[in-house]
Amino acid sequence: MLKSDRTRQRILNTAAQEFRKRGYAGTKVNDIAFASNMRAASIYYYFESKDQIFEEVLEIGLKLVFDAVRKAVDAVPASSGHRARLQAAVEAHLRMLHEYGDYSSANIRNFGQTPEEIQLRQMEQRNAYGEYWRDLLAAARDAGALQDRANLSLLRMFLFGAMNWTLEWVKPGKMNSSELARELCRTMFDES
Amino acid sequence: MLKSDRTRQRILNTAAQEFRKRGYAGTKVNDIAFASNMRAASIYYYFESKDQIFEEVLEIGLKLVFDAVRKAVDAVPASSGHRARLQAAVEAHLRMLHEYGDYSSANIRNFGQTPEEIQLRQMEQRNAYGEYWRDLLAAARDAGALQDRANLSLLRMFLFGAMNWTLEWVKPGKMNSSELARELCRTMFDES
DNA sequence: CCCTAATTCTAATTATCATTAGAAAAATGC
DNA sequence: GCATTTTTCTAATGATAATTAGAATTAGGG
Repeated sequence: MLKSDRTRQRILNTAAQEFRKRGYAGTKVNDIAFASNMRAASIYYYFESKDQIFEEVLEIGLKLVFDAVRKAVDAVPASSGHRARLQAAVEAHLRMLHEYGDYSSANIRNFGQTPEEIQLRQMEQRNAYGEYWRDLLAAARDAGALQDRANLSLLRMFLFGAMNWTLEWVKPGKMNSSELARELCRTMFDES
Repeated sequence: MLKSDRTRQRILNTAAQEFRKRGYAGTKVNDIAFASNMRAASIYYYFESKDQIFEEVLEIGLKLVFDAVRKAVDAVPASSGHRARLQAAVEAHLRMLHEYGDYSSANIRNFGQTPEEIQLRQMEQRNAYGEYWRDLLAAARDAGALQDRANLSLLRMFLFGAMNWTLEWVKPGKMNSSELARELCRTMFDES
């Protein structure tokens, strides 16, 4: 029962890579197959359709990040304060974004071009992640760790943009997520 | 000689819309045609290929923004200082991004999934735009308008990310570019 | 109105693609 | 080794797409 799971995972990995590089419609089942060392028909032993693969890649792309961020935040000692929690969250988000760059990028790049039906199913997770950050930032502000700002949700959107955009310019392997996180937090959170 | 130009423009507009919504490979010449009130074959009276349309859309998407930003910066009175120049640039970038959202978004969303040949031709403009901002920021820092930062090019990338990401969350028509620009500049440039 | 050039259309053509059917071949347990 | 299950393959099938050829239509100037 293990070989099968590993093959399935291998297909997902190469699929994520292809979706990142070529987009939803530009990725051919045949490409995924050959990059996974098999023929197109064999893919259908593991997945019902190209859409199913795509949706699973999207899902993984978000879940990996969300889980890691939650875990990183929970690992910050309570004594460290909200500013440290924020920075841990940013660091984890960035780290996962690049450690699983094909999944995250497949998600971020293609979400807006996904068939609506799939988009709707993904929305639940997306919103949950957004709310997680909203709460994180609100808690920080309420604790005085952020200078009072007119609009916290703007800050959150700017932050998402800055973080997600790193996928488009940071060279693969050149990622130093903690340094990047430190600098980004300094830019966006400190007005001392 | 005018009808023809207007039709060509109409095709480009609908093409930008389709490319934004469905991506490079997901956009069918037939879709562009019907959304432009014609049959697919007629498109080829105006363009040599789907690729040519796509490339032109990308080009327009960048040029509109670049030109507007340059113009906006040039219009800032010299007496206003570098901080005002920066904010004018941000405001113009955001304004064009949303005023011509289909073109900008087609560019930003699909660039990473564009055939390499096209990507390479676009790189020249892209790099020029990047350098324009690099100079703008460097001048501001040298003039003391930005607190000395470890890394100006990080700041620039964070800024691009925050600005470009607005295309993914600002509701169409709900854009208030000057307010958004003010808030973004406050977040990223002020450490007073 | 007529001639010419500009514009758009219908009908191929040729390729590519997702998916299925069903046969081969590997692996597993006995 | 053999029987069974799992995995992969070859070979269709049926759709859909980009592009072309060439005919039909439209528009403007005389």
